[in-house]
Order: sequence, then structure tokens, then C-alpha cells
Amino acid sequence: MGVKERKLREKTKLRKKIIKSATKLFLEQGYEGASIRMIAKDIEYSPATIYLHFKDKQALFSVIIEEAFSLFKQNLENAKIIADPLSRLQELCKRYIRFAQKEPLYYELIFLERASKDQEGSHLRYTKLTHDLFIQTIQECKKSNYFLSKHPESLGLTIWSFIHGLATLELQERLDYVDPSQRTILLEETLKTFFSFLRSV
Amino acid sequence: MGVKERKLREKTKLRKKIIKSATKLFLEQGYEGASIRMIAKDIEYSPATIYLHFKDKQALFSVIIEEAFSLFKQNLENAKIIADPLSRLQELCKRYIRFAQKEPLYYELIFLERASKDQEGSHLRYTKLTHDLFIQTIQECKKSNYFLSKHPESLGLTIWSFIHGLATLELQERLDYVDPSQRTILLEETLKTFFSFLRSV
DNA sequence: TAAAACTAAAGAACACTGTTCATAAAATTA
DNA sequence: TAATTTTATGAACAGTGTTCTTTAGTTTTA
Repeated sequence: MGVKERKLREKTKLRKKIIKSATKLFLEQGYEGASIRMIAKDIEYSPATIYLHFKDKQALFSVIIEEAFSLFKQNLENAKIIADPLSRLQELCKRYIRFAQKEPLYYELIFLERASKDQEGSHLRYTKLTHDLFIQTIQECKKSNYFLSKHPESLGLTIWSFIHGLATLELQERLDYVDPSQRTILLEETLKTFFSFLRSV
Repeated sequence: MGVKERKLREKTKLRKKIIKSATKLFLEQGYEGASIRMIAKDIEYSPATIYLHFKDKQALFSVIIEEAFSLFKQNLENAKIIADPLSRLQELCKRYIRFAQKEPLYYELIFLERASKDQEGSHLRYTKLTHDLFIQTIQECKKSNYFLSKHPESLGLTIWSFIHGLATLELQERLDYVDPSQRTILLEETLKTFFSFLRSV
């Protein structure tokens, strides 16, 4: 009676095929740029078939974002190997920026794509988890006698705003008036400047 | 021989009519949401007529953004009445955030809308002008013996990244997991936290 | 004043888009 | 083999940005 199992296998296989193709196209062309028809053509099925696996374009997109975020989250959580909490906090910032630089489109899809009604929930989850990760690390800093005069919530949002802003400006090509070699230096200096603020408390 | 003049008047009148309607619709529905056909219907002309006044949708959009940015810029430059440069810098940040809160869609259109090929130029101009305004104020701070150990460029980008990040997170509804009354407090506290960093140098 | 030139506006068309639904084909069960 | 269920699709709908040809109206020239 392995029929059901095989059927399920075939179904998930096609599902994965759709996701793979959609991921590629969303990353290449953005949400609006990629079309259901393009995905269908790529996997050599009709557009209607995609709707047998996903409610609509947005639902397909959500699945991809979910995977992107778990990649992002794992990347940040790997910073836990660093013992000193202040160094760990700095490492968190560096990894954050590095992810945004290496996977600009993933970052954009997670944190910058306009939320539509039915996926608002996931967007809030992503931001809350990210914010919490910063706050948690700050609380560990406090245990080691750093930031004694600061509230974890507002300090967390301060740090996250800075990192998110810097990442966003760069990946949306808002810093392109500085030429590339100087830009790398500017970004490093900017991070250092911010870290010097953190150490001053 | 006032024929040409009248013709021109009529032409610019229709042009303004298009811009007015387009502004309303872009703000209501966003760039993708608003369509040429919707604008045409609103002003009671055919879609093709709009193309007699603007090369394409993007060109029409650019004109509107241009106006939005000059509004934004003027808003910030009004901070110049404050004599003490450090207070002026803080006022700049506050005005920046306030603009983003009061005109979230304008802010989004200027600093977050994805740049298309033929308007890349204007986007860079907006960001450069904004960045320069921060750097200029910082240089005035240095003359008054603040920030002596910092480079204006990296300090400018630090401040701007923070403000841009905070504004972006809020207006893109990424902080909605905090309830509204607490959110206002959190935002104020976050600004204070950042200002305390600035004063510590 | 009549004809010619110019210009503003529109209608229709093209090639796209997301999505739905009835129909056809294939596979499984009885 | 026949009936049933699953899977896939073609065609259609209503929408999009944009272009091009045609029409109608106005202005200039002869």
C-alpha cells in the first residue's frame, strides 16, 4: 500500500520544484517582477497547476520568506559561541550586516517588502524575534556589568535601528555616490564609530 | 498674439491636474497599486493623453517624488534657527522622524522605493543631500568642540543610519508587536538613548 | 474666406499580469 | 473492465503599461 506514500512524494517533489524555481525568480526579479506564468514556464507546467499547491502568489512567497528568515536567524545565533557578551553583541551586528550584504534580496524580502494583509503575522514574528535576540544579548551584557544605566528595550531598538538602517541604505544602493573602495572603508568606520558609543557606557 | 500663451497655460493646467490626481493615488495605493488608467479615469481623460505629458509612469512618479523631497528638505533646514550645533543636530533627528511619521508614504517613496534605471540619479541626489546635511551640522559641532575624536563622514552615516532605520521600522509597521501607547514611549526612550551616546563624546 | 498645417485627444490593439473554472486526461480503486 | 478520484490544463476574465493610428478641432498660411 505504498501508493499514497508515492503520491505524496510526487506531490512534495513538484511543490519543491515550484519553490526552487520561484525562489530563483523572486531573487532575480523581485516580488512584482516575477510572475506565476514565468515560474510555470520554468518548471514546464501550466500556471493553473501552481494554484493546486499554493493558494495564491502571496502564499508561495510567504513560504520562501519563511526559509530565508530561518537562514538569517541561524546565521545570527551562531554568534553564541563567543563568551564575552559585549563582543557577542558586536559579532551579532557584524553578522547581521554581512548577511544583508551577501543576501541583499533575502534581506529585502524579509525586512523591506511591504506587508500584505494575510502575511502581516509572519512579518511581526520576524521583527520580534530579531529584536528579542538583541535584547537578550543586552541583558547578558548587563549581568556582566555593561550598560547598567540603559533599558534593554530602548537600547535594543537603538542598536537594531542603526544596523537595519545601515544595511538598508547600502543594499538599496543609497550610498552609491561614494565610490566602492571608499564605501567599504566608510562602512567599517561607521561600525567602529557605533561600537565606540557602545563601549562608552 | 496671446494664443501660444493660452495654449501653454492650458497645457500646464492639465499637467498639474495629472500630477494632483497621481499624487493622491500614489499616496493612497503606492506605486504599483496606482494605475495610469485609474489616474485617467479620475481626471476624465483617456490613458493615452497622460503619455502626451509624461514619458511613462516612472517619469510621472519622479516628478512627484521631486516635490516630496523638497518638502522634506525644507522641513529639515528649518532647524537652522537653533544656535547650538549639538541641539541643532538633535532637532534635525527629531524633525526627520516626525516627517517620516506624518508623511510615511512620502518618506517611503523617497527613501525606500526601489530605484529604477532612469531615476537612479535622483535617488542618489536625495541621499547625498541628506547625508551632507548631517555631515555639515557635525562639522559645526566640531567647531564648538564636540565630537573631536570622530570623523564627520562616519559619524554622519552612524546618525543617519540610526534615524533612517528607526523611521523605516516604524513606518513599515515592523514595531506593531508593541502596543501603540507603549510604542510611543519606546520610540522616545530610544531617541534619548541615542542622544545620550552623542553627548558622551 | 478657403485650404493647409498642426496639434491635442482618443480608440483600439499588443503583450503582459493574477486568478478561476469547466473540461479533459490519467491513475487508482472496486 | 468500469467507476471514481486525482491531477493537470486551456480558455477566459478583468486588469496592467504602453504604442500607434485615426479623428476632431484649432491655428496659420495663401
